Amino acid sequence: MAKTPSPSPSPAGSGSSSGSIQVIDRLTVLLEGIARHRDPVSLKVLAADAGLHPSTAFRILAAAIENGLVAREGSHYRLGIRLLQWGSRVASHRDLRREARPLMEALRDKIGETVNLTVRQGDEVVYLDRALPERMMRVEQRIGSRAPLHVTAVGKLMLGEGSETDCREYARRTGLPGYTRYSFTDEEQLVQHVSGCVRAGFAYDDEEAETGVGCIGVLVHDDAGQIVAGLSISAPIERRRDEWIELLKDTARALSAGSVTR
Amino acid sequence: MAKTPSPSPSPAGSGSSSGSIQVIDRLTVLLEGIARHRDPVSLKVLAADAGLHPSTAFRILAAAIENGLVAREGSHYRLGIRLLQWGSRVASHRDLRREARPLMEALRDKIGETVNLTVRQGDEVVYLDRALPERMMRVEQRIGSRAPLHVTAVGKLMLGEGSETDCREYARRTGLPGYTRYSFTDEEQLVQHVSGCVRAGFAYDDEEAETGVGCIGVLVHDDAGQIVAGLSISAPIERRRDEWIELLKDTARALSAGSVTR
DNA sequence: CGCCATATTTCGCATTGTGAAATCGATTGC
DNA sequence: GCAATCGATTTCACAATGCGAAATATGGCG
Repeated sequence: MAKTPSPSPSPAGSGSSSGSIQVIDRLTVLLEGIARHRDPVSLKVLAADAGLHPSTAFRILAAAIENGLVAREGSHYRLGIRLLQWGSRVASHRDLRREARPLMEALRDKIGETVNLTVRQGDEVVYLDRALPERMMRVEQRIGSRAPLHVTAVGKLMLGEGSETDCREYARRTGLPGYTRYSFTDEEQLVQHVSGCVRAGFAYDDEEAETGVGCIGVLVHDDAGQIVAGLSISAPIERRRDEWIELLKDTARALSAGSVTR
Repeated sequence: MAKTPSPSPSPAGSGSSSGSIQVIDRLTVLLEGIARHRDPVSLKVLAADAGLHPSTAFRILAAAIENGLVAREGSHYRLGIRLLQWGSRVASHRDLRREARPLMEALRDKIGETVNLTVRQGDEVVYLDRALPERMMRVEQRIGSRAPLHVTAVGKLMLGEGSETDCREYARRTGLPGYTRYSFTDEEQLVQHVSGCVRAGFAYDDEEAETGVGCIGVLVHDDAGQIVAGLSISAPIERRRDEWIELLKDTARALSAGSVTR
């Protein structure tokens, strides 16, 4: 080992993420690469995307296939069915989703718009589940996808429930990137706005994440008062109604009540 | 290399699957181990389950955590949120699920029982999606879970649509394990029964997978006549009604009609 | 306060995964 | 129909990578 006079070939180009086991990092990058594309992807593209030698990518994918993490269609790769199983087993929040589902569907049927269930994960909200209405135009988030706190209704409430310092730190840390011309990008304004939302007990998202989309969000607490999740309605902004606020609050209350403390 | 007087430590206990990359196999076994348990699991248990040395399991889990595949709660491990994302992105069948969802919900509302969407995967059916009724007692399959073909209504139809030889080979290959006292365990009887199901255009499952549970299953075909999926109703056996057969067939037809060929 | 049971870290070793290059196979153009 | 081309697989020699025994931290309990 003392040898290695060779110009340490390891770091490669991409730099990529710091992980402790090379193969697992690479596997993750590959899976991520497959997930990014809508349709099955060729080896060539995957290898290039991941910054790997084709033969290396091939070997790793072959191993992934044997384990059901990846499947192939001809010579194109797609995510394997085993991920479906694991995805539905992600244990945390499992009971939450179970509890929430019927309530969300009931609300959706009442108002005819998309209802989302989210949780905080670092500086983002993650979409845990949703109930979609059957109409041509609707707002649809992919389960598992993420969005920054400051451009979502629920996220702003989560920011507001922490201390003002936390909120300011979030602002510094992320630089408050703007997504539309309505996004908050100024720390002072955000802090102000956010505390108003908390006082009101709900938050709007006025086209802050995507132009044309308006949301209403509320928080779900457990018995101890801790934030458990967020519940929101997303709709084309011109269809949004203030009557929904109370319905949404009711749903959140029902969910809070029934929630297992865990 | 000539050394290693130790009794070739590689194959470990579990035997498990033969894969091409050791770490990936092990990672899979570990994830599977976490998924099997309802609650977060300790390192000790995981390592033992997977037949790995604790330090090895620890290292692999640490790498998995860095990549978001696993999360920890104290010193217990659970599946990471990234799996949620991937799970919802499993591309194959995505359009199918999307198409099927509203039809399944409509059927569920009409009959008040669980409606399942399944696809074949080797010698098993995999539960892709389901619509659950809101009642105390209901049948519930986890999304992504699997069951052998010969103990499910849809599975028997899938067996029947192949050649008789295929069915017999399946019987030999699997040995037709029995799950309840009603399961088919005899090759001859199965072949017989299965072809009857196909002729009828639907199949019952009379407590063959689980005592007390009865199902009705039909197949969904595409324009080319290929099997795309299976649709079934699962209910406590004494609540099952034959009127559902036509409703189920209607739903399958609607799904077949609307289905994108690929 | 000290004991036991887990979790985590260290470290030398050889097994494992690596990637360049060679082969295979299918498609395209001539 | 044949060569040329491009991508997917396989081979192979090498050393970097991941391995696991043992040592060390941590922490829960009597």
